[in-house]
Amino acid sequence: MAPVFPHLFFRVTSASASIFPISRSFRACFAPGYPPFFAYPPPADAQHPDGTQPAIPYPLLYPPGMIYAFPPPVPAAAPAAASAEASRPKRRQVKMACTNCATACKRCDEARPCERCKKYGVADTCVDGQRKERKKGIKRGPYKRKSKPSAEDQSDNLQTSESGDWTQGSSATPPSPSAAPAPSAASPSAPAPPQLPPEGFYPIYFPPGYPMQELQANPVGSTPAAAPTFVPIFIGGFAPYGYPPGAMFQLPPPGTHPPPTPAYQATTTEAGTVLAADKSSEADTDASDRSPVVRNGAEDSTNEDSRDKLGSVENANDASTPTTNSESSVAE
DNA sequence: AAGATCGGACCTTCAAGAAG
DNA sequence: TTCTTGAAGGTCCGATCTTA
Repeated sequence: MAPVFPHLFFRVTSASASIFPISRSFRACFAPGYPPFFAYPPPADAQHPDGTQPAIPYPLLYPPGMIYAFPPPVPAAAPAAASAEASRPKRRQVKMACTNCATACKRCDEARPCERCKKYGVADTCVDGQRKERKKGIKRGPYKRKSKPSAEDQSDNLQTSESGDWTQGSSATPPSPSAAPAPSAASPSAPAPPQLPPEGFYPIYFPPGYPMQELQANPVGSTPAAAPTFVPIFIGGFAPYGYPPGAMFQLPPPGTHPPPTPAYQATTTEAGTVLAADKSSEADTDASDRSPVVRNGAEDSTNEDSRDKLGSVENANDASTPTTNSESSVAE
């Protein structure tokens, strides 16, 4: 059974266009003024099944373009300080930094040799350090049990917005990619409680004003028996993680989706740095446009590497090991 | 100006303790 | 047995120092 996908809007960057040549006629398919499709970013690298792939913009082969990480809804009226605090991206760490990076107190990545070591020509000494064993038998005092979070607390990130908030598809029983789209338990009068996607699945959020009803009635790739109510969208894996079996992407019917209000902001989780989303209606953008949209671990690393030199890597390893390779020898 | 160093904020992990 | 807490141990940001 084919998984259900919404109409997707792809943003084509010059970078992606250079990789995947895009014909003029194809570009014309992009809904003018419509924002690119954003997908909720994959979980932390360390938590992801493959455990190694950074959360980068996802290149698509069909059609060529990029899917960008997309922000969960932002609380409407948060105090400035609080919102600033909330919008601050959580720092993501690798499970274990290599000895070189650990010594230099610099960002590492999961790969071995890590990018930083490769960049500075010490790939041969890029190894995991030894983790100390946690002490056992430490007595702990009586802990204070916190009160359970309320239901509304738990639904912070999820659906329900009737005026201008981002909306996420949800259902009482999120479908798997191979399962038929189950009719949502939600109804206008009694919306179903928001649900987190199942393990390995990522929810899709829709921009304000997105024609949900239309989407429900005409889900791309859905079965003929698609329910008239909104079909929750959970995607199990994005490139480079791999598409769900039978996944298909399709542009919306021309003229059926008026552009939503442009005033939105894109944040990403994690790596996610809060950034102004591309408000431009142009389908084609340059590379500088791309970098601010998603700031992930890989990009972080790259940026950092550009301004940091390798720390005392020599000291962290065999002092006799020559480490004078020039940076130019490292492929960027 | 650019690279190196490192203090300390931030994050993850997991054993202890509490609750069901 | 499962859940929750909270501290140990770790990563790495960013300010400061050093060097070319």
